[in-house]
Parts: sequence; C-alpha cells; structure tokens
Amino acid sequence: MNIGEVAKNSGVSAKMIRYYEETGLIPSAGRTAAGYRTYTGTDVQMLRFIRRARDLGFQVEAIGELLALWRDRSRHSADVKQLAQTQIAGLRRKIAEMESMVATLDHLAQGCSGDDRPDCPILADLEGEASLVAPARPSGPGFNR
Amino acid sequence: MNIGEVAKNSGVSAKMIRYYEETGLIPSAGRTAAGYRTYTGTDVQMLRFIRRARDLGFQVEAIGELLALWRDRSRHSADVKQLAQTQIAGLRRKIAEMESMVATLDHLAQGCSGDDRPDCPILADLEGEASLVAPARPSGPGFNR
DNA sequence: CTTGACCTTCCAATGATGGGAAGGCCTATC
DNA sequence: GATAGGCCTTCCCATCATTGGAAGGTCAAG
Repeated sequence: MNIGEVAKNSGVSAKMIRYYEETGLIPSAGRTAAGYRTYTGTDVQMLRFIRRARDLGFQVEAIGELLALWRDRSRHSADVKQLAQTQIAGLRRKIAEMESMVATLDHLAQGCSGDDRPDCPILADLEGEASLVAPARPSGPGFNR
Repeated sequence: MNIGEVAKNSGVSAKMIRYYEETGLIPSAGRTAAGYRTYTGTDVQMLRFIRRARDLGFQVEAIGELLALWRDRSRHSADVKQLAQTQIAGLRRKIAEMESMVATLDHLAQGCSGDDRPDCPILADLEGEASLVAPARPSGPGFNR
C-alpha cells in the first residue's frame, strides 16, 4: 500500500504519517525501488490506533507509551489502565479550569444589560484587579488542539 | 515606567508585552532616547485587562475586540456581552468534547482489570474501529493552551 | 509519449510562550 | 571617573501537532 491509501484507510493524513515516522512514533516504512513508502495492513491498524488515541485527547508522547504497550504481548493491563487514568485526570483538570471560566463569564454576562448603554460589568471586571471567582490558570500536561 | 516594572505590575511578562506590541494588540510604547520602552499607569491597566481576559480563556484576537470596546466610550454593552457569550459557547463546546473523552476512557478503564494480565479493553478499543461512544473531534475557535 | 495522479523532500507558517545570546544603557559604589 | 551588575534592546530558536506549498521524480492509463 502507498501512503495515500493508508491515509485514507486509517484516517491519518499522509503528512502526519511522515511526521510520525520522522519523530519515531512509528517505525520507518519500507521503500520501493523508487523511494515510495510501502505499508501493510498492520500499519493501517497501528495508525488507526493512533488516530483513536488522538481522538481521546492523548498527547503524541503518551500515544508512544500506549503503542509500546500495544506491541508488548507480555504487558500488564495495569500499565495501560494507569495511562488512561492519567489522561482522565488531565482532562478533568482542564474541564474544571474551563468550567471556572464559564462560571465567571456567565456571572458577568448576567449582570450586563446587553443594550445600547456603555456600562458593562464584564469590562469592569476585566479592568479591575479583583476577581469574583478564583482565577484559573491553565496547567499540567497539555491537551492537544 | 520601564517594561520590567510594568511586567511586574501587570502580571504579563516583558516578553509577552513586546509580542503584543509587535502583533498590534497594544499600541507601540513610547521610547526614551536610549530606546527603552516607556509606560504609564494606563498601560498597566490595559495589560491587566489583557491578563484577566487570557485567564478567562479568550484568544488574543478576541481580546483585541474587547480592547477596542474598552477604549470606545460610546460602546454598546450588548457588543461586549455578545463577545462574552461567544466565548462561553466556545468553552462549553470544548468542555463537552472533553467530557465525551472522559466518559469513553472511564468506561474503558472500568472494564480493565488493571492487574498483571495483558488483556485490556482499552487497547482493544484503540485498536478496533468501533467506538462505544460517539467520537469527539476538536472544533471551532480554539482554546488557548 | 503525454497527462494527471501520486509520491518524494524541504521549507514555512500557525499561536502563545519561554529561553538565550550579543550588545547597549543606567545607576550605585568605590 | 571607572567598574559592576542589573536592566534594556533585537534577533533567533524551540515548543506541539498540523497544514500548506513548491520543486521535482514516478507510475499507470490512454
């Protein structure tokens, strides 16, 4: 299989497949005499794995760990579960941060008349240094996109 | 005030102040004969405004719009409210995406024995193409970091 | 043999931020 | 007045995952 077909079958763009190879997430593909990369059904499966993990918010680095476990037939499911739970915790932290933002904004928006007058508690809050809700600064292992 | 002092007073790093100036978010600062940027109390206030807006998850581009309204004394509070509500909607969408991810992962993790055996529904899900929960792909106006 | 679809590599940009180097300026102390 | 060290300047690089494009080689069908 050429890279284009693999891309179509896996849902990972050809660009990204080359990138993953370059960065070592996936092994180097074989090459035809002309230099074209060649792939097998296993490669498609691996790329689908990656795609699905990305959909679940895993960083590429974490996906590397998942792939290592996937390939390791003597793995312990506890290790996989641990990675998943770390991911869950990271997501929950991000969610909490955003919910705090929403709560603050919602509170401010409710106090805003929303008409043609200029007075607006939203601007007043942004301007001042007192925050009605504890400020949430992003933190921790990033969430992609 | 020099840039260092402004950074300290506003909570925005000197690096970022220069960046905001370069990208046009804030006007170019005055300069001393030696080329040092000079700032006033108003500038500190503006940067605090920016900092607070960033804390609330606004993209720099949206902050530009907020700043324009902040400076416009004949603004309509409805316009500010609109921006805030767009932001709230964007945050809520992101939150929903992440909650979907958490739900899927949590479900998978609960089905994982988490011991020394290799069998693991998490890997099985990643590998296969059937997803038990509707896949969530990120979308829309981004959330920073 | 030409055409068009595919492949290759390389370079650049995104957005917000941090790191660091090389060099100039300012002020306090000796 | 010289020197130290703390500030400032610009410029370049890196991050992370991804997309875009250019320039050029290859393949299969007509």
